[in-house]
Amino acid sequence: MDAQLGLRERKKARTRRAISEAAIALFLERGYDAVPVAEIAEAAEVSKRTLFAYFPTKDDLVLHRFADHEDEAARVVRARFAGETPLEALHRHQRAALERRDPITGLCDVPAVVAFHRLVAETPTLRSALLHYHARSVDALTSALLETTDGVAHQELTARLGASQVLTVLQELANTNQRRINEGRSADELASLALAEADHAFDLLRNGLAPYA
Amino acid sequence: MDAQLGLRERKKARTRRAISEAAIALFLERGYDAVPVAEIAEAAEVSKRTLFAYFPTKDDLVLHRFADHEDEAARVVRARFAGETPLEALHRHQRAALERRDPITGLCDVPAVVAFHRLVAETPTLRSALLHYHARSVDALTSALLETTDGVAHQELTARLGASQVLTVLQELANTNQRRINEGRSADELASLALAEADHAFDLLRNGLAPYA
DNA sequence: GAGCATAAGTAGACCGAGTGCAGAAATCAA
DNA sequence: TTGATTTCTGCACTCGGTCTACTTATGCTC
Repeated sequence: MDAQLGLRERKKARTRRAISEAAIALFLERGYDAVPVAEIAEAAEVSKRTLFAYFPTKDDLVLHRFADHEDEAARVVRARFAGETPLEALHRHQRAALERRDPITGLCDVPAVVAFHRLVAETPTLRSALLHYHARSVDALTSALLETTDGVAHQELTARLGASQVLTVLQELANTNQRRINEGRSADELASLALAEADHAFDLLRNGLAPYA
Repeated sequence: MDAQLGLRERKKARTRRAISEAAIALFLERGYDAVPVAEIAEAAEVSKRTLFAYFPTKDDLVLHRFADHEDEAARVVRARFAGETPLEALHRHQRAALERRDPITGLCDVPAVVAFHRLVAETPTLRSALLHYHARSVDALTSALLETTDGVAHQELTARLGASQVLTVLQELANTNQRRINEGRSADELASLALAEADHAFDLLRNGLAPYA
């Protein structure tokens, strides 16, 4: 697939990777705030100006990895089986992600992934920049949900609320898993708990917040 | 109440207000990004260093106004009537806030409030900084909810999920109201719609996301 | 009310993120 | 090879935010 692209495109891709990897290596080593972008540029052998041509902000040097998942939930809803409800599809997808220890679920103890997640979790700047991606996911899922209903009362509001709630829940589940992994537990030993929690969370979404109602 | 405080305290309060008001006036006039903090300091007749002694970041010059509401939901739950569930209390409180056109509901057409909200809504920096307050609210509400249950399965997770969902919903309701106000509608003409939407949203929280389940 | 400890404020240099610009270097198409 | 076009670079600049050393104001005590 690389061979299809011109030299220019291949070089760009290589430069981009070089910058990102230099950045993350340095961040993991010394902490996000302790590494100036100038040093990253130097390590990647580009000018600071070029670095910012590839990544609009320092945050993005780390967070661009989350960009791929931005519309994942929306895609899941759109690609659901016939007769399957949006929540069922999202639930199924989340269970499958947990089973395969997908990093996005937080249930992944591969050292590189753990270190990366810890970097994000421990850096306030990154944590709050991540919320930006969350907001975009909500927008995407909102439109996917809108396509599934028709003639429901308060349709747009309902879609937005549903989208926010689902994504908030997925986020919290991931946080919970990650926290436990950070405490040193293994993904395998946590798996059944994580699955039970996911089931519980989707049950709350489906049937309401019974414990507080 | 002012007289109770020493001169020093009164002066501090006055300086704080002077800075905040200078900032917001300038922001409303020219836009958040177009006004450097140095200019605000000058307008408030303090040094830049002093400005940052009162407000830790430029964001806070605007957003400190939201700080009071940070634990509002948690307080409502703790102060609920005997026999009232947390969701009932929050619902009642939200309805009351709408009735009194509380700015926090977004259903408020007082020009100064509208302008202020528009400033926040139109400034990406402020919007994302606001999420920080949201996260703190979630923490506060989570502990309030934890106090209300005992022996529920996945208790902590449930509390966190409930808190996130409730606050997300309140946020979206406010956004919706504010958007309509920004389009020029009056609070009074929107009130019954806003109340119906609030009822609908709390119904979803109580009974689950029926349209997508 | 004089004097002193302490809190608050100031000026100015400094750091790092991010931008604007004008020109150099590389790539592509012919 | 040439010429158009993209990409990269160096450098100066702005702005948010911090550091240091110093001055000024407040409040308390005798």
